[in-house]
Amino acid sequence: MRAKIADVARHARVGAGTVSRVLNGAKNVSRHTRARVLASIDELEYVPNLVARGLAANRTGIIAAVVPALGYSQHAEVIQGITEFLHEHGITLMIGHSGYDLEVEREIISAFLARRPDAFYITGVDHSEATRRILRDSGVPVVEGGNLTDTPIDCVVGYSNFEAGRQLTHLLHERGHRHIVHVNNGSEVNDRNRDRQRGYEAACAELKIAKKKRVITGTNTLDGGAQAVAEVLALGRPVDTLQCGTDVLAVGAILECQRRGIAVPGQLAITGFDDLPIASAIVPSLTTVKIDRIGLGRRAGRVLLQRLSNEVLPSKAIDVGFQIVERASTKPPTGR
Amino acid sequence: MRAKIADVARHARVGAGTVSRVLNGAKNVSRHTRARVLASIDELEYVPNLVARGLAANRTGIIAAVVPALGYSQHAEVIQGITEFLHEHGITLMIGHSGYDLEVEREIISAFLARRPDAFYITGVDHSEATRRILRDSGVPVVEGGNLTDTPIDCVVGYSNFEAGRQLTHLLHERGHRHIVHVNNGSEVNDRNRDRQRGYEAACAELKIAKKKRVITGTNTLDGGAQAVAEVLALGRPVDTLQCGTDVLAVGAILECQRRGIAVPGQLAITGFDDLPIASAIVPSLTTVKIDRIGLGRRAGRVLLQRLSNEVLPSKAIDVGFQIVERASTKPPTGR
DNA sequence: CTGTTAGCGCTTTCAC
DNA sequence: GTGAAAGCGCTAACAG
Repeated sequence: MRAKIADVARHARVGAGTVSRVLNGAKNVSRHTRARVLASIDELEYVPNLVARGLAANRTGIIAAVVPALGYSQHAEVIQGITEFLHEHGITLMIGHSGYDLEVEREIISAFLARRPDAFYITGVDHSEATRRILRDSGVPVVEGGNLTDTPIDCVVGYSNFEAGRQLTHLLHERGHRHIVHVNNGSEVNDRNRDRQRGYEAACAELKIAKKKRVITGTNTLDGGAQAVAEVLALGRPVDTLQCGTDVLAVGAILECQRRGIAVPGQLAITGFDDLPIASAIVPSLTTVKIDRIGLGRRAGRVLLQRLSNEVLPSKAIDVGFQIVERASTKPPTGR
Repeated sequence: MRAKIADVARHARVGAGTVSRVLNGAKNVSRHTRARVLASIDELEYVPNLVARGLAANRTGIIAAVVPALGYSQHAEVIQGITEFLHEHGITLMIGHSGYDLEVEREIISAFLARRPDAFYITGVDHSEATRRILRDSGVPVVEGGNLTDTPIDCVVGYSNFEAGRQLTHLLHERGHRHIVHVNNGSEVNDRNRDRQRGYEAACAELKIAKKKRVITGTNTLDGGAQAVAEVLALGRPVDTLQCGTDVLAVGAILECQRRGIAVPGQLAITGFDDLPIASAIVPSLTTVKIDRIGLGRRAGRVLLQRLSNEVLPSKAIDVGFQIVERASTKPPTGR
């Protein structure tokens, strides 16, 4: 049988409360007593039962995280950043994935709530009204992540997908591209991709370019990117640039161009989003938008911790920014 | 204040025990009583506190998972498979990552133990002696995953990395390749990669081929793969095939060959391991070993569940197999 | 079938 | 500074 706090108390000839105080680093314990207790803990190989502590203290030391999917490294990296940071503070992560389905998301959050997490991390800023209500009613701190919004449930750590999309389009325009088509991943609609597209559309409006069909919807796979190339070719009008909503689509498009003998960027420039490792390695290297996801995760972890200790946040929204990385896939179109 | 079980009991005019029985689906509750209790639960919007249940029942409904890193989709997919399966059974996953460090792994496991998980999932079959002891002493079921071993801590769900490496080398030999160099990822040594290499070495011995330096060590990145190509070129002796320990290395090698104008597979055949999406999309498409990771995860989930309910396992080791996928990157060497 | 009761192992007043 | 005792919300034995 595992040692419990009463065993330690008896062994150290103190009360259970004192052991608890030592465990939790309370100040009002004499040096001497503390030493005796610590020695007993050591000798009995006592490990506190965090479940019992959670019940008694009404604080579990667990944070719940909900992501759309773990298979995509973007989300996995954010989670990695969060756990890295929180582990140092004795907090554990409970994890679930929604498969990009807001209804499933709500279900998971409800289920998690029964486990009394101290806080929530949720990917994205779009959630069902029911989700928002449940979360608000629970009174648990919530950090949304990966995008920005003026109306967070509680607070948000992310970057502006809208601005990233918009600035990228402007950059392409500056570099001489005029016929830009945006490739969206329709199968997994989410606020991040939607905002990237809106940014593109805003830029188009500002620049007064491209009036015809400018958006193609594909699945967020390499094959989806390949199909986007086929679709663009079938449009029967000049297109010099494919602004893809993700690196996966962009890489798929580049590989398809390779197969079809279309020169990139000579005949078609291509951009992505995420800066996956492959983006800098592929030939031609891919112009894309880089986000420090692990950093975002660590930042979210810090905010989570601040919310736990009721610290006042300087702001409801923390912008971790993004960086446009210009590479070979968008060298100015040669020829005409 | 949230409703608690006593509130429900009062509201339904029954005892707390009865509510608990209804909650846990015990059979010995009359239809009528059950209905009344359910109605009260509904009306009071009662949600059981699983922390309290965990303490009382000595069963938390939480399973702890430890992976080396989440950023690599292989591990993330296994986790996804496990959670998918376990979520249907009301079990939640607690997650941590060790960064391929066995000492960190031990630390995490110790920390997790304090939260009284009902079981552990651990990546790999190599763990420190301390880890094995702690886990054994705790009496918690443990499922190791992603490889096979004769001496699991408790039980294991995986596939034979050794056999995969061995069979791949044999296949290459059958296809006419004679000068095969293995590229290992030395920076993140682990049992999976080690066994793949051993399989290759075993095959070489069986086939009596390649006596000189046959193994290159790189970091498991695209760049590592590129460097392996450079290293092989510098060897100054004929090498017709690069058998890479991971798809990441292999893709890096293919891209480097593209840059250097080395024909793949004409001058150099290349193989990978994992069958990432890029493997079938890259030009030339990559011969590799495919593992159904989500399936592995779901299988591990099932085993975890069986161990929880003290079901007798048919075997300590479950082999989910692998599949060699032959693609363009290993078409028989032309020319000489 | 159902109510009552005694814990699960810890934290947290409250006196001393 | 420290001990005693009352819960935290639930389950599980035990009567009835």
